[in-house]
Amino acid sequence: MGERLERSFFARPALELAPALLGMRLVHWLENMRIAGIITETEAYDGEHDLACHARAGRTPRTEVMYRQPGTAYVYFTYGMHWMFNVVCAEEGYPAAVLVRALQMVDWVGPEKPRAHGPALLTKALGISRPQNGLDLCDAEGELWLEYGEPPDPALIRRKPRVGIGGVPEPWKSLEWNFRFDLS
DNA sequence: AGCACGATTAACT
DNA sequence: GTTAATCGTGCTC
Repeated sequence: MGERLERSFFARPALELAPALLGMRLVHWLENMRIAGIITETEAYDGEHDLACHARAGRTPRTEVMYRQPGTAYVYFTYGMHWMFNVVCAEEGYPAAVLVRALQMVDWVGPEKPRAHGPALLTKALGISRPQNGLDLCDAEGELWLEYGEPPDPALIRRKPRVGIGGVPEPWKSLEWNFRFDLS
């Protein structure tokens, strides 16, 4: 039911992977049911020098996952109640990741189509939380993966500064590392 | 050991 | 536009 993205797809800088993930599908196989959505918004976080990136603190118990091989899931908890899903990218040993911020749901469980237009809503809709942190998205037998989808027309991709990082200094605060497009 | 704050959201005024 | 909810993490003492 769709071809999984291979590790080579993720083995590139966050700034390249973030727009490339638009239109791809994020899939979670949960209790024999498929939950999936088309990625419509992403954000790049790149290295220890990027003061908006968690890796600015260096290698810690939380950020250790970001140093793993590309195609690893980095899932973290914030605001005392929300989970965020990221795809680790670039080369192993270099901490970079793409935050997936919004999906257009295509497969779900139950009568109501869940909302996934926000990073915390997305993880809630797909049932992603602590147990998925560190999973290999390229494991052919894995429960969580990405699939090829239809990329948007590049002219429809909008760039903006990253969301929710108001406290960080320039230039990081204003770099347009957020990518999104509107699905009709 | 204690503290400030966060890659957010929903419910207010 | 403003604010409460809620707790893990990293930093300071």
